[in-house]
Amino acid sequence: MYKNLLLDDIETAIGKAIKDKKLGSMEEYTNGSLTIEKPKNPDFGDFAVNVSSLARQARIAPPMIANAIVENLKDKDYETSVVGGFINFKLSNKMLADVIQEILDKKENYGKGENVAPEKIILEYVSANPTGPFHIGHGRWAAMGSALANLLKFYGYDVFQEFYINDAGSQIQKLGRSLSIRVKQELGENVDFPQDEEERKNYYAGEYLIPVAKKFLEENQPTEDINVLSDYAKNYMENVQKELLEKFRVHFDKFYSELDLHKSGKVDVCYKKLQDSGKLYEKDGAMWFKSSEYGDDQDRVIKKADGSNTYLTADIAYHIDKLERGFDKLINIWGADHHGYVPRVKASIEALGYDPNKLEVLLGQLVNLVINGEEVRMGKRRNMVTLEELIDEVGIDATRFWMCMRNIDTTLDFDIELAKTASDENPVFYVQYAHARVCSILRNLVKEKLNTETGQKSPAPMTDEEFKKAVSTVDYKAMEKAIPTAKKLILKLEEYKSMIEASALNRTVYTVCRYVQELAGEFHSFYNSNRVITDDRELMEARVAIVYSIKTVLKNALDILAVTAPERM
RNA sequence: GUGCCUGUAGCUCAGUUGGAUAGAGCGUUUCCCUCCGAAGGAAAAGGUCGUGCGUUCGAAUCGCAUCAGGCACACCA
Repeated sequence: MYKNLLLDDIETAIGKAIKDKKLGSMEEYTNGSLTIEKPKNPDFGDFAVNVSSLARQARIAPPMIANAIVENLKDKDYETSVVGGFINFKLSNKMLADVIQEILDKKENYGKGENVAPEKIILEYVSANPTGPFHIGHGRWAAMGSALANLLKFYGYDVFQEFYINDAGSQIQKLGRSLSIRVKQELGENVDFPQDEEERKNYYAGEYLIPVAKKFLEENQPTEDINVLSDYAKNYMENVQKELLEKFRVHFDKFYSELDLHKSGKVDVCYKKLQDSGKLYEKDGAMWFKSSEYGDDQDRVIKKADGSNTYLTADIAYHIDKLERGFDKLINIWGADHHGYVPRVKASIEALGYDPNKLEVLLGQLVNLVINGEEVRMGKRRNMVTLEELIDEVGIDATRFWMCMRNIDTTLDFDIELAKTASDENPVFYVQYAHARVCSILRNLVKEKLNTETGQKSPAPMTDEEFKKAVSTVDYKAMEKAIPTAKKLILKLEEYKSMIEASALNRTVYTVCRYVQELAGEFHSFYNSNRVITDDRELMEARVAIVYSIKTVLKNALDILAVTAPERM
């Protein structure tokens, strides 16, 4: 990408300038201390670098530094100008045409990272209890997680997606007890959940277990055995969750059961390792882990006084297991309510001799549901909108896009009414419309035209062969004609590469959403003031190549978000 | 009380890691279809970057303090 090319040129020029003693008292330059940016005012140029930060070392004025560097730029294909401490770059038409040629060549691979270190990443997200349907918050992790996985894969990493099923522990018993009540109700018994609020907390009183009870009785004899009931409910809910994830275009490579982890003995092994590390001690009849030695605010219980393990113990074992499976990076998406949990897991990783920096936890703020501009409290009891209800209401595309379009550390306001509207208030439709519009142009291009008034037919502007040629080989001379009106558009297409890189490295999915909106905006603007299909043959060919490139990039980006790119709407 | 996140235009949010005149979208106002999809475009108005100190050539960005909102502080999972 041109950012890197320019930076390389600048850095070698600085090296030369230092050698020639043109940079005052500056003796060495550390690569990476300058960044290429886009000027706020496009009149300055297409790219710029600010060298003012070198003034302290060089002890000369920024403009002198800039000029000294520019003098050492050689064999360049672009124009430069110096304003204050800025060096501005203006790309040549050839460089711009090269962008289009590159897209036509690489197609769906355009924007992939180059020379990416082949990291093996395990991405864990959603990881819900199998005790009920997903709520709207799970939808955010599902959409962001799967989009992030797509993004990291596209960039060039080896990504493994995993869902940790919290199917062990007391909440499963609670689920079984709750199903037991629903089953009895189905059998006509006059029973109900406790009215007392404290006692009620030992049950899942939601109505979603009613159909489960019905199904259970269709397939089984009535039973009082809580273990049988909890197993049944657990499997049922797991299947419900898995089906919904598939429907939502979220594909896990593995569902990792906490119960299996216990059964495998890995938790016990892990406990022993912790003991061997000398970081456990006994207090009040329980075994504690000295996590405070590794930056946690206090020590944590690993084995309770009753001899059972805590949730943390299993989770430590789980993370160690991930490391032992050979992953270089462990990325977890957790709700912000788990933020206090990060230091203790990192502490355990370090205590057991692994690099805690391999664990990267992305903490996500929660989702606010907004209906008609009013915030709807996601109360524990009523009004809990499930993810499935939301998807059915607003559609998969809109749900996915809205869940991904905000930075993970701001709480997301999900406005159902807005997400449903098919108008310019809704960014999803805005972007999809751009894609459909491009497709429409390309369709008209190779179709004979019918004049609705006279009934006369005129031949298609391009034959299929001509079209194929136009979207495979850029005619550089023709492109000269198209560039003056399409420059911003081409620069935006070029930006795709650096956007992908930045998004992948920063693990930010929302930047992809932003990009796609910006590109759609540039296209709509271009469309309104320029015609693609014209009598000027050369201009048409060049514009077809550009418009086709837009379609390609839009599609690529939407694929990452797993949002469809419709040809018609 | 302690820790984490957030505070930027009427609303929802960006701000390329400290740089040029702080930017988008929605909403408001005014324009643009004889012509490839008007589900679109062009333009205008709209700002004490929560507040106050500090760091330096330079701060929305870094530090301290402070105010406001959210979340978390289990031998639950």
